[in-house]
Formats: sequence, C-alpha cells, structure tokens
Amino acid sequence: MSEKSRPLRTDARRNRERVLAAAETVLARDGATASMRAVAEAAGVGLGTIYRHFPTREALFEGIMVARMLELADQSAELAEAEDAGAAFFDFFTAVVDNAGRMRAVAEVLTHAGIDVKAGTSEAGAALRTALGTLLERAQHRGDLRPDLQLAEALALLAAMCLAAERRPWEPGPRDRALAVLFDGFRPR
Amino acid sequence: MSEKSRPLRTDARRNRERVLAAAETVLARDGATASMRAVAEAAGVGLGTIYRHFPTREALFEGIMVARMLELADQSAELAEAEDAGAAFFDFFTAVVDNAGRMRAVAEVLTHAGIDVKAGTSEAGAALRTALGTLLERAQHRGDLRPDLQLAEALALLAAMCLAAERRPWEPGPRDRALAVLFDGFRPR
Amino acid sequence: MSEKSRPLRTDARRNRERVLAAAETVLARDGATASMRAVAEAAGVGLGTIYRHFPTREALFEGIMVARMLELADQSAELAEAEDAGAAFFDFFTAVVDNAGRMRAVAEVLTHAGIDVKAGTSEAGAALRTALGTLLERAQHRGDLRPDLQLAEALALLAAMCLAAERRPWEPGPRDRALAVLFDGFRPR
Amino acid sequence: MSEKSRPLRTDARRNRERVLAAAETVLARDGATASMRAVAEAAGVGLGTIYRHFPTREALFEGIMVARMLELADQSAELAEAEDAGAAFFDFFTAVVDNAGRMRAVAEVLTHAGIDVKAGTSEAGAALRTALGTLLERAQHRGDLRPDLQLAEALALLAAMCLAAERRPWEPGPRDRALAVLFDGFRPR
DNA sequence: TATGAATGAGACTTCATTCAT
DNA sequence: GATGAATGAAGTCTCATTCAT
Repeated sequence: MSEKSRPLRTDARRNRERVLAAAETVLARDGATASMRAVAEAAGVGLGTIYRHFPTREALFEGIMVARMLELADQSAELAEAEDAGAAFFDFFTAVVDNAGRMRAVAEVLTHAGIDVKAGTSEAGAALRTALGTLLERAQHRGDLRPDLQLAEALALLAAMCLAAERRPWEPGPRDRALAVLFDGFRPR
Repeated sequence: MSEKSRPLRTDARRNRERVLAAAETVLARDGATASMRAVAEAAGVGLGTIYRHFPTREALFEGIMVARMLELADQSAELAEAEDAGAAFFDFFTAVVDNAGRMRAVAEVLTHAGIDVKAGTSEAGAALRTALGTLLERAQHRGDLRPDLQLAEALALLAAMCLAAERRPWEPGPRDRALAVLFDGFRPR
Repeated sequence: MSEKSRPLRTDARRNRERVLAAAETVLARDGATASMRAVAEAAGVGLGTIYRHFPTREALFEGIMVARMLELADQSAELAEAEDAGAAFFDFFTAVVDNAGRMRAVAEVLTHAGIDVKAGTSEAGAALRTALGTLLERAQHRGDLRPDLQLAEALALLAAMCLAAERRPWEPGPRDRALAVLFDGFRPR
Repeated sequence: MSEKSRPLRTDARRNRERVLAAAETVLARDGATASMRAVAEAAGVGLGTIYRHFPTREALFEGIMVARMLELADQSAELAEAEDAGAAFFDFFTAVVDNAGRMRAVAEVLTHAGIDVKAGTSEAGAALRTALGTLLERAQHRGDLRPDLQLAEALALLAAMCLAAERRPWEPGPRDRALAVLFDGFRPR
C-alpha cells in the first residue's frame, strides 16, 4: 500500500527512538519476561504506538539488536583501518562485550551466528560475523593472533563473554582480568 | 545417603526423579519460559504431583540445579586427588561446561558465585566455588596454571562458557577448540 | 455388605471424634474455605481417615452440625420441663446463639428451617424447629411471650442472631444488651 | 461527580457498571465462592476487563459495597431531616436490611463497624455507623426510642438482620413481622 | 496517528477426592 | 484400617495483541 521505506514523520521517528531506548532499559531491568506495557510506560507512549512501529514483541527486540549491530558495524569499519591490527581485534572484541550489557538479545544472535548450523541466517548476525572475520584475518596476517584460530571459536568465545556480561553488570576488575586471560590464549605462543 | 525426615515411598521417589529429569529436558527445549504443564506431560505425571515435590516453579528449577551440583561435587572430590593437578583442573572445568548443556540454571548460580558482590550466597554455588578453588590452587602450586590467575576470573570464564554451552548444544569441534584456546590463556607463558 | 450401624472399633470411634473436633476448630479459624488437609493436620490423622468417616467435605460439615444439634436437643428437652416457661424460652434462645460461635454451619440450617419454603427438609433443622416451637408455645400459654408471635419469625430472628454471633466472637456486653432489647420485643406489652 | 484522575471513557464507564451489577447478581446467586469467570460471563465482558477495573477479586467485592454504601448514605441524609424521627430511624433500618439482599458484603462491614474493637476502621462502615447514630439520637431525643439503647447494639442487631436477609431472599411476611417484633423492643416501654 | 480499553489464551497454584502402599 | 501420594478440574491473575475512540 504505502512505500516501505517512506521516511517517517518527525514525531513518528522520535517515538520510534523513544520506544527502542525504553525497551532496552526495560529489558535490562526485567530480563526476558519484560512486558510490552512496561516498555510503553517507560517510553511514555501508548501500547498501540509500540505496535505501530513493531508488529510483534519479537520484532521490537529484534529492533534493539539491529540498532546495536549498526553501531557495532560502524565501530568495526573504523577499526578495520587501524594500523595495529591486533589491538583493533581486541578492541572490537571488548566493545562488543561492553555492548552486551545493554543488549540482552545480542548474544542470542551471536550464538546463532557462530554456533548454529545455519550460520548467518540473520542479517545482523552475519554482519557482525563478517566484521569480526575481517579483523581476525588482518591480525593473523600481521602475526598478532595465533594462526590456527578460526572464526567459529572466536565467535563462540565472544558469544560466551557477552552472555556473561549481559547477565549482570560485570565488575571492571574481574572483567578486565578475564578478558586478559582469554586474549593471552588468542596470541601466538 | 541423605534422609530429609523420612525416606520417600518408592513410587514417590521415582516420580520425583522423573519430574526432575523431565524438567531438565523441557527446560533445555523451551528455555526459561517452560511451563509446569509441559514438564508434567513430559514426566507423565499430573500437575499436582510436581507441586507435591516442589512447592513452586522456582523450587523445581532449583531442584535441578542442586542435583547437578551434587554430581559435580562428586566429580570434583575425585579429581582433587588426581596426580596431574593441571589436567584435573581442566577436566573439571570441561565437565562443568558439559553439564551446563543439561542445566540452564547452573550458570545463574555461577554468575552469582563468581561475579556478584555477595558471592557464595547460594549454598550450591559456594560448593562449586570451593571445588574450583581447590583444584586451581593445586594446579598453580604444581606450576600448571599461571600464578596470577585468580578464582574470580576463573569462575567468570566458567560461567561464560556454561552460558554459551547451555544456549544450544555446542558442536564438539568448535567447543573443543574454544576451550583449547581458553586453556592456553590459563597456562603460564 | 456390613451392617450399617455396627459399632465402630474403639480407635475408629476416637478418630471420628478427633476429626469432628478438629473440623470445628479449623472451620472457626478459616471460615468456609477451610481445606480438608487443614482439618487432617489439626486432627493429626491422614486425609484418607477423614474420608473413611465422612464421604465428602459436605458430609463432614454436616456431621459437625448434627453433633451440635444433638447437644441442643438435650438442652431443650431439659428446658421443656422447667417451671418458668418464659425463662426457658429465653435461655434456649441464648444457648443456641452461644453455640453458633462454635458452629459456622448451623445458621445455614436455621435459615433453611425457618425461612425456606421447604422448611424442615433437613432432619436436624426440623428438630430444632420443633424444640423452639414447644418452648414457644409453653411460654405463650403462660403469658410470658406476646401471643401474636409466630414460630416463623422467632426462627428467623434466631437465625439472624446466630449469623451475627458466628461471624466474630461477640463481645459479652453488646451481645447481652442486644438480646435484652430483642427479648423485650418478644414480651407482651 | 467524583473524578479520580481522569473521566473514564464512555464505554469504559459503562463496562465498569456492568461488571458491578453482574458481580452483585452472581454474588447473590453463588455466594462467597462466586468465580470471576462467572461474573465476566454475566457481565458479557472478557475476564481481563474485570481486572482492568478491579485489580483483585477482593477489590471487586469491595467495589460493590462502596457503591451500596453511597446509596445508603444518600438515603440517610434525606431521612435525617424527616419530621418523624422515630419513623426515620425505622425506615433507614429497614432500608439497610432490604439492601443487604443485594449486598452480601455489607454485613461484613457492619460487623466490623459495630462489634469489632477497632470499630470504624473501614471508611464505608464508619459512614454507616455515623448515619445510624445520627438517626438514633434524634429519635431518642424525641422519645421514640428507649433511652438506654446504645449504638453498639443497634448496629449489632442491624448486622444480624442483614446477614439473615442476604442469606436468602426473605419472604415479606416473616420479614415484616420479625422487624416489627424487633422494633417493639426498640421502643420505650 | 495515538491511545488505552478490551480480549482471552494460558500461566501458576490449590484442593477435593481416589487409591496404591 | 490408616496413610499420604497422585490426580486434574478449576481458580485467580497476566499479558500479547486488537481495535474502537
């Protein structure tokens, strides 16, 4: 009926953002059982408004993930040009983990992208897979990562760390030390 | 072995175990939203039977965790006497991760035990923490683990791997390689 | 199969009494929603034992009522021979109200006996109706009660006072004054 | 008249009233165990609609009582200005009893207001207590009621009659005669 | 377009009753 | 005869989703 990507009216776009932001907050607070009403209240909009922008509950949470993914994609694009390829890989890895605290759903996607047979089904997951793959290759090429490291396990480990991070705001001390240990495992001997 | 107040009748004990086993299966299949009715049907018992053994939904899931913890405690006791302390640590770590696939709840406990401020609140979590700590110390003493590795991050990494493992049956290849990478990070340089 | 009124074994009879007593207590404490399990626990017997003596929940509560009715019948028989017929009527009326505090179910019966069209359906209710009727007639004959007072409204008023009494242990002061007022209404002018 | 925070939408207000009316009917028919579903069906609305207007089962029944109390308060205000204070008292008493048939809950409140130590806890009960007290005083002043009659027993007797009335639609004959007897007790000798 | 009232499937839990032990 | 484990219907309440206002 109406063109798909017609630019939204200004107020509609603002509402969409408010809903996304509220959903993220609520999801972080209430976990997987967060209710649509709770999101509506946090966003200060009516229930119907959410459904105007996201047809189902699932679509809303996917929306969060996609937004995050776009952000991460931006970061990865920058890092892909950095000189120190090893540091770039580790920085991106850390950035994704940090993000996970705000995004309970991303790990699910990561799991699907990295472990599931039908890897790359989800577009967003595929993008992240590609981004990490690029950084990985560059770092290996430069000798900053062990040469036998494959993308599959790198993604799996990333997913694992994200899951842990999203469960509860990780204290900086243990988090940094845990990542340091892991990164040592990534390096050539 | 342990008698609460009265040994359960034979049929009652059998039902209790069937419920626990079914709950584990259903939880693995349906995730955190698994319904009590689904468990009852999988166990082939009435809804009321579940509630006889576990007064609330939460208690049932705690029951799974406790059962798993007891198994793990047995394993750790054996391994604590093994000669190769390094291998013992890695074997236990791997055993816990393997278990996690069948036990969605353990990671929650691990998270609480390893990351949360009030570590060791839960009895089961504390037991696991102790078990891993013992094996860790022995392995460090023998020079099989890097000396700066602390229990906190070992637990955090264990929790992370469990979370990843429980999310979806991990394929053996990536899983082994991921653990291999991680274990290399645990070793002295 | 077995004779209906075969005398119960001593322990069986004792159990029956314990169940009745416990049911009365629990009913007074929990109201109409009192559960069979609560009765069993208060009586210190198993659930099955209750069902051996009373086939349904309803039968149990009827059992309480019947027991009380028998007691009241005894009292009324004594009072029927008292010289002061007016005092006898008032005493019996008061005794029934006092009883009601311990017997949440009796008022229901009274209501049926006194107000319902099919008065006297229940055996116990009919007995009480008869007892009050006898005392009423004697007192009227002696001139202690107004001659236009009919059994129907006497029963209705009795039922009303019982309902109030059973709702909450009535404080002696107001209870006595309320009955005094009512009794003045019963007297000839 | 009274606006909570926002005037309800027309359809919402209509539904609220339909629910209240249906609840009254069902409560009268099924007694204290009336189910929410039965109310929903009688009102011709979905279950959720009830819960939108009354968050719990208890709140619904309280809603009935409050509605009735408001009606009674209106009546008492009118009667408080009547010339014949004695008749006003008796009329109000009778009106409350008549109402009780449609309001199973009022007696509970009355009992609390009149008999319980912490009389007047509930707002609605306190209002009724006040209303009856005013009428009582006026009637005593005019010599239409015995001077030793206190509010406490008047309330207790009112509660008793309401309990009886609500139990089962009282036939007019016995009801009127019972009240007549009681009212004679209220009069000076 | 935004709102939130309405809906009803389905969740957890209780409890009268049956029946194997 | 006694026990209490098992059953499952039924209850209260929540929540994703639809649609009248």
